[in-house]
Parts: sequence; structure tokens; C-alpha cells
Amino acid sequence: MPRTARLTRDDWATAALAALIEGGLAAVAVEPVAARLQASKSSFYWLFENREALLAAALERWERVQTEEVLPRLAAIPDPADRLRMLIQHSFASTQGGTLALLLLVESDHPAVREVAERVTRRRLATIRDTLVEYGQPPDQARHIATAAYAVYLGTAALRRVDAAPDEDASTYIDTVLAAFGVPPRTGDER
Amino acid sequence: MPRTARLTRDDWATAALAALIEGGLAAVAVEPVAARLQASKSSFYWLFENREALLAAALERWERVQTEEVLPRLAAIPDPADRLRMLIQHSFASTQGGTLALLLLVESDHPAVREVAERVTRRRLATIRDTLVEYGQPPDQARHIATAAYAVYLGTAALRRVDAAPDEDASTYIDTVLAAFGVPPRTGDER
DNA sequence: CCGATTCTGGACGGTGCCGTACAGAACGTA
DNA sequence: TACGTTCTGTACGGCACCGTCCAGAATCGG
Repeated sequence: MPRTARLTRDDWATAALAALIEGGLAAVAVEPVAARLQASKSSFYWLFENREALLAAALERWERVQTEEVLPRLAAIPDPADRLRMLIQHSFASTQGGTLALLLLVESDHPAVREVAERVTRRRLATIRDTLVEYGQPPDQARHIATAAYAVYLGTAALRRVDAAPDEDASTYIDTVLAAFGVPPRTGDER
Repeated sequence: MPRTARLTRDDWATAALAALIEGGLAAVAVEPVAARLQASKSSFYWLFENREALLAAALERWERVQTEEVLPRLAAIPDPADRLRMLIQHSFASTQGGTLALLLLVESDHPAVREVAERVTRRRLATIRDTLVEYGQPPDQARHIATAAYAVYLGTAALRRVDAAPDEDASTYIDTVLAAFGVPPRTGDER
């Protein structure tokens, strides 16, 4: 089932992203990814300058998709507490998201990786902080709580690597985390 | 300043550990580490079977040193709350410790890495959980809190990669984390 | 001081990856 | 069908690393 007869730049970016999740930065290599697509190197070098460009495309794709999916959803939720719950629930629901966010931070020796990892991280921290402020936390404490909460997210992703974290739908774990940061767990439906 | 005229197995393990911190798993390679020690490959292959063995020695060294340093200290503190504070304070004080713990979890596709990462992680989680129980938390909630707290530790290490975490001596951050998990921040000296 | 043992330097072949070169296949257009 | 453009297969040289081989340096016991 060939996606298209001819391979596009985006096909390569998608495959590279998959490789990144599975094997880390080192796996974003021309020949392995080409094998995964059953294509040949010349095909790749027709579309891309070099390996760097493939990595850049994968990163760009990740950043774009990831923000496009989250931001609109968030904007639709008026109550900051609900927004926090949704944020936490969704982030723990998808293992891949956490894996990538974590991976890119850890591998951020690489300048291109660092650039997007840093940008995305700061954006996310700011979003959480703002929501906490809106919820009523004093600004500078909100910054600390936001950092700690996002750290829980990243750390939990790390712990999953050795199956040392509660699985995706362990709601009691989520409630514990929420409670720890001063957000009451979802109480049925109050409106 | 040669440590010893002849290089020992432990010299290599130490150098490998340093390489691991700086460049990740990929940096634990024979030729680069040899260069770092200004030694030659044959020297290495006299002492070690192969690259795997070097990695194993580095991991073994890390596990040993790390437990030898922490466990006795902990045992000396009778009050569980003090123990928790000490644990958190010390873990945030040394960046390297967090970097390594995180790195090994992320790179735990590698079987040898996974083995020690998993063992150390489980041991640490159990220690935190036990202390929380001793402090008065109900057992199964203690497990969740321990997991979340250790996740904060790992996640903070990740955030440091892009300078997105409070620096090592930001005591207000530590207090926030402590408070979030139900431990009152150090109140001067009550005894 | 000498021989045996312990250790090291340097050269070698093997492998996986990068990037290039070029001939030719596939495709659109007339 | 014929032609130009777009894309691909295959072969090649280069580099970094693994692991081996062997001649010889360093060190130790007698």
C-alpha cells in the first residue's frame, strides 16, 4: 500500500519522526529511513539537501502538528481548572507525546534539536503558568508549580521506559498529581 | 598527572562514565574514550572483552557508587520528614546525578542499560514510598506520590537541558515541590 | 642482568553510514 | 510516438568505529 507512487518530502519527514520515536536521534539516518520506506538514497537526496535537512523537517513537522492539535482545544475551554484537568489528562493519555518531548530535551546537544525543544518547552511552561495564574495562583508560585507539573509529565514518560509508571488510564495517579498542585480532581459535572 | 603509570579497568570505567554523561550512550565508544585517556585500543582490549564490557563496567560503577553514597546517609536520619527533605534537597543539588538517571532511562532500549536503570529506579521508588508510609501516608497513595515525586526529579533534570528549570539552589522551587507532596518545608530547627 | 610475563603502539580488514555521480526509468506534453 | 523533465537504482569514495594481529616496550622474579 504505497501512500503515493512517488515519495514526497513529507513522507520522509513522517518516516523520520517515526524513526526518532523508536530509535532516538541516531535513528534519523538516511539509509535506515530509506530502507523503512523501501526507497533508495538518491530518492532522498533529490528531495533533501542532507541528513540535517531531514531532521529539520521531522522536527518542524512535530512542532507544527503538536501545537495545532493542542492550542485550539485549550482555547475552547473557558474554566481554567477544567483546562488544567484536560491538559493533564491528555498529556498522560498519549505515551508518544511524552516520549518525544523527553527525547528531544535529552538529545538537545544537537543545535537544531535544542532550538525546537527549547521553544516548545518554554511555550508549554508559559501556557501552564498562565492557566494557573488565571486559576488564582500568585504569579511567581505559579511558575514553580508549572515547572514541577511539566516535570512530572516528562519524568513519568521516562519512568514508562522501564514500566515503572502507572499505565495510561490510572486515574488515581492523575488525581494525585492534580491534587498535589492544588487543583481539585474532576467532581462529576458541575456547571 | 597520570593516575597510574598503567591504566586500570577502573580508569576506563571512570572515563566511560564521564563520556556517558557528556555524550550519551553513543559516546561510550572504545576509540573516543581511548583518546580521552591518551591510550591506545590494544590497551583497552587487553583489559576488556569488547565495547559491551566497557559499558557494563561503567554502569556497574555508577550503580555501586550511587547507592553507597546515599543509603548510609539516609539510614542515619531517624525522622521520615527530615529524610524526605534531605532526599529532595540532595537530589536537586547535583545536576549530574539527575542527568545520568534520566539518560539511562531514556536509553534503556539497550538491554544492559535497561537492567540497571530498572533496578535502580525501582529501588529508589521503593525507598521514597517506604519513607512516605513511615511518615503517615496510606500505602497505595504513597506509591503514587513517590512516583510523581521521582518524576519531578527526572523531569527537572530534563528541563535543565534547555535551562528551563530553576537552578540548583532555588530553595523556593524545592519548597513548592515538598509542599505539593504534603511535606512541610523545613521550619528552622524544631527538635 | 636476563628471561618471562604483562601491557602498548600501529597497522589491518570489516561494517554502517554520508554524500556524489551518472545512467536510465517513469512521467507529462505535444 | 518522441522529447524533455522529474525522479530512482547502483556503484563509488570517504569517515568513524569495531575488533584482531603482532612486534616490541615496560616491568618483575630470579
